[in-house]
Amino acid sequence: MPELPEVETIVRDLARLLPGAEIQGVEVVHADLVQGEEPAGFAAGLRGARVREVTRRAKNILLHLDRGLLVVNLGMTGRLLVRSPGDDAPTHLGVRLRLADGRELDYHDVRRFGCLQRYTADEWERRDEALGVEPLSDAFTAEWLLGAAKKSRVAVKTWLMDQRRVVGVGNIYASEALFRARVDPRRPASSLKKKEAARLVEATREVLREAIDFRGTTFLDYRDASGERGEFAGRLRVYDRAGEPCRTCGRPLERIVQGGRSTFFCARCQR
DNA sequence: AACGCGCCCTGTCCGC
DNA sequence: TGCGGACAGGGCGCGT
Repeated sequence: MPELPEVETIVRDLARLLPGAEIQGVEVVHADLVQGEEPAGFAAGLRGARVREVTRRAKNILLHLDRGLLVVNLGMTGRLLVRSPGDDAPTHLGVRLRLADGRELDYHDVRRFGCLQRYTADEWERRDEALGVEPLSDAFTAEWLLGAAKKSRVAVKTWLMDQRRVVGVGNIYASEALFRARVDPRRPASSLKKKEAARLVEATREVLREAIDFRGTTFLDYRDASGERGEFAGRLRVYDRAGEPCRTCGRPLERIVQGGRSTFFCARCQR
């Protein structure tokens, strides 16, 4: 999916476009995308609601309504698009919210790994508590990382992607952050020294910030709220570059599989 | 309790 | 050209 930078890009767009808009009609095309209740209840709960603000938590898009929240997770291939009359009709439409001003907020998702769910403020608070630290917040420090990883023998790359610990870092940015930090992705999380933890924290923040500046990475499917691609793909240093030369040392980059996901790294630069 | 794996689903690409 | 297998920004639930 969209990882933190892609979700943040969408959220910033929606925060500009949606506040004040009223949801007039709800069309659930794929019922399996709606979590927590039946489509009829979901539609009834949203009809007539007004969007107050749009924020991000982890890889979730939060639409704060005048009654409760609508939380959207894009999974691997989800898109949340603001469409005006006359815009191209979407393929793989999953859920359509018709706004009172004539626009539509359309959720599409080829693989349908994403989901939409309504929450009350209290329900969301409990869900929120189960999510880990925001990597762009002040709470994400080398000291915190050392303490949190102390007892974890899992590979640091897998550790970094676990949303109960650190949120927002997915398969692309985990490889990128570890490369920038010069840390071997196979190392047990508990084996990191203080300096390495500090480098990893800084590298993670840096790559996420840069990717936000470039409006995210379009690898295959990602699009922003207007349907545009992100521009960070060309800046990736290791992801999807197996066999190509390391931009630092020239050695061919490796691809391995960790937890069923591809990891890309330089066996010389990352120790 | 922590960890690894399989699964959800569709589309694309590659090798035979 | 056709077909099977691998793979694709995620996350959950299961077993051990």
